[in-house]
Amino acid sequence: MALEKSRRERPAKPALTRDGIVATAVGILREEGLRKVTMRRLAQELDTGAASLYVYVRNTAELHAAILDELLGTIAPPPSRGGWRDRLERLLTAYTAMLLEYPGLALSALVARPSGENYLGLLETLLSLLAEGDVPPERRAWGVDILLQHATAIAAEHAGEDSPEDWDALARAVRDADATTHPQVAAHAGDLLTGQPAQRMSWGFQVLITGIADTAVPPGRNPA
Amino acid sequence: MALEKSRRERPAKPALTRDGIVATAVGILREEGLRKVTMRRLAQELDTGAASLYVYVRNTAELHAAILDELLGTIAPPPSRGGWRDRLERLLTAYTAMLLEYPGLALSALVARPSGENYLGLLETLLSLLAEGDVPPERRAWGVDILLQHATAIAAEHAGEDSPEDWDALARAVRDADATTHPQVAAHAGDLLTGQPAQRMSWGFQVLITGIADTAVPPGRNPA
DNA sequence: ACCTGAACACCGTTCAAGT
DNA sequence: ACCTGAACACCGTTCAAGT
Repeated sequence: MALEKSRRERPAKPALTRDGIVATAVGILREEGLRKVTMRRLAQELDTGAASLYVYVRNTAELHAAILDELLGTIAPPPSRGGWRDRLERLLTAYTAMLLEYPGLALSALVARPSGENYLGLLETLLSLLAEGDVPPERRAWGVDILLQHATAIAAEHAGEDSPEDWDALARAVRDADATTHPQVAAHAGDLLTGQPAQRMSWGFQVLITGIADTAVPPGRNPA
Repeated sequence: MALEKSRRERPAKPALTRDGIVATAVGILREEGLRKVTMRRLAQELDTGAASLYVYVRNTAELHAAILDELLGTIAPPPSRGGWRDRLERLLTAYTAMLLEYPGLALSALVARPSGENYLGLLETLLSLLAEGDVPPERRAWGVDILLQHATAIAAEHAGEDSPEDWDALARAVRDADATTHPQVAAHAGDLLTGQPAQRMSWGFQVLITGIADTAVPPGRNPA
């Protein structure tokens, strides 16, 4: 009887597995945001105690990295036609767009890089595109690092957007900048504050791609 | 008598001010790191209750932004001799080095930009340097944004370095990458993982500066 | 080996009540 | 207006004890 009652309340408590934990975490993320993806909340969802999760996950940072790798698997691969620069920009845009859906995640990605299968696949694709563009080999690895870091930082910047008081404060400070003490800020106030986010993002990727293609890496980097 | 006793225990409780709060916060930051700079800990240091701080500071994010602006004042100005690229790179390096002393702060800077006097001064100097380099005006504002974001992201990446398990995991994943499924990752494993941090940082700034100088912004950005 | 409850050591923020 | 104590609603992580 007790059994029947518990059957009706919950669809049979599934065994804990790392994959199940991560999948449940992604679910909470999608519905309630990263802030709610806590060990305690997750345990509650899985009908267990928070302590039990530590058998499968080292800590919160590792959990977040696992979530990110999971979501990396949802990024559409870049089109196979078109120039390498364009395809590279599209892939980076897709990566950024995914992170922008869950901005807190970008902060985690900056601090604790994922290392799962999907992340490795993303590295592979990025390196291939740079190779296709005849970017010298030494610049590809460092270039991928910069590209991903930039894309991640763009998304991370939106992590605090629930309460944009600080951006308002910056906008006010820039607008009210004294043209005598801060002539450059005053002169550029318009461009500092405006611009379609998509245009700025696109320009940023182009800046990086051009810079990577045109800037030599210092010699003797890898003494071993 | 009670008065004398309290005199001996504490050097007269100073009146609360916003500046005093921020100064005390910087002190805790320097001695114990950003994680200890909490409203409660700060209140304890100031011999009051956490609730009292909310008269002077909107929330924790704003407090962190104020701390950062304070520290921005400690960055040495760039040398007045030398090429603009070199001076620009030095200033950005100094900014990054400061953030690297308190890596958690870089994360805050990414999310909640400061808007104080020192931040405005930094913007002013960066814009001037780009102007000196004859970077077209429209690219200066967006360029400064990218440069600061990149420098901040570099520092933010080190915020989790107390427990570098995730980096170890990434290093292992890259080293063990299957050369059949991930040929590019396998081929570039060395450069993906190595390189003097200072060299990578310098190269990154050069990439950005070159890219900014050589990449046109889209037309009609600012319809108003 | 896996799972648990309870405990430890904290958080940010709000609010009624005081001065 | 400023300050406070207490409360509300949470956290991550560890650990002894169970199975």
